Amino acid sequence: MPIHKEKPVLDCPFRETLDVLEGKWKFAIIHSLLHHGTLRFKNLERDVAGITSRMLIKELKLLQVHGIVLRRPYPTVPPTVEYSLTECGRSLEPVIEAIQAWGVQNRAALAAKIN
Amino acid sequence: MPIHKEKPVLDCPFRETLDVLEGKWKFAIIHSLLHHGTLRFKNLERDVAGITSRMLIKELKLLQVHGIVLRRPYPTVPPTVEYSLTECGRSLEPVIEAIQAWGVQNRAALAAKIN
DNA sequence: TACATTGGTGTAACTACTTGCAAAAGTATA
DNA sequence: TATACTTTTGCAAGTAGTTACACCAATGTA
Repeated sequence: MPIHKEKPVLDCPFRETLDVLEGKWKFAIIHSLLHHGTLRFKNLERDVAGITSRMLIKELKLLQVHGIVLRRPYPTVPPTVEYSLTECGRSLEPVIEAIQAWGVQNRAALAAKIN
Repeated sequence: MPIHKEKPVLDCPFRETLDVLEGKWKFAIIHSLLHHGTLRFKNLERDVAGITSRMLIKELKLLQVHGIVLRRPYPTVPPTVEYSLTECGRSLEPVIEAIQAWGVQNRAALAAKIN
């Protein structure tokens, strides 16, 4: 039986936010949904360069649980599932914009240092 | 011989930024340095709740390489090493502030969903 | 004398993340 | 008939991230 490892209670809004947005893909997914509004699963997968369906599904589920992403399935064949941001998710726009702005401003510096 | 796995070239300022800030601790470290200005290693370790010296060192090294963090050692005993943000690092303030603001605004909602 | 202090490093272990591959179902197209 | 399409899951395997623990040096304090 695995030991239950509970997260230390931090009581810090900043760290709690990071816990929700943690991982390699969440910011990129939100960025894409913010830009496109609504996307079908496959289109989202194509838009988030490098992600696998496995990971995308997993991340989307977490984001749903946290009330950031909305999932709308339709009973078609083949299946159609649309993903979009909730009101709460859209309120992350300033965060995404700030990262984007920093990236654009420091693009040259970054390019020189990443290898 | 391990296969050399190169990062796919993305040519996207947003994703490049995420690559630099990736991981569990970088935002928290930057947040702390932004708030305190300059901190000795041990004080920084105490301020970033939950981090180990091992991880802190590793992350600080990466942040130095990317020109975000500045390291200033003094020849004392026991050693004194001060860490602070560079100009470039300080320009991440809008990002940190946006995350902080979102966290404060969504605190109640987060608390209800994280377990 | 015994112990605490600081900024790290090394080793070994462990957990978490991430990937690739195959598969399902019902319709549409070649 | 064969193959593609979409969304999602399961399994196995691999890689990356993270931790714990001990240790160093030289000084200050009890």
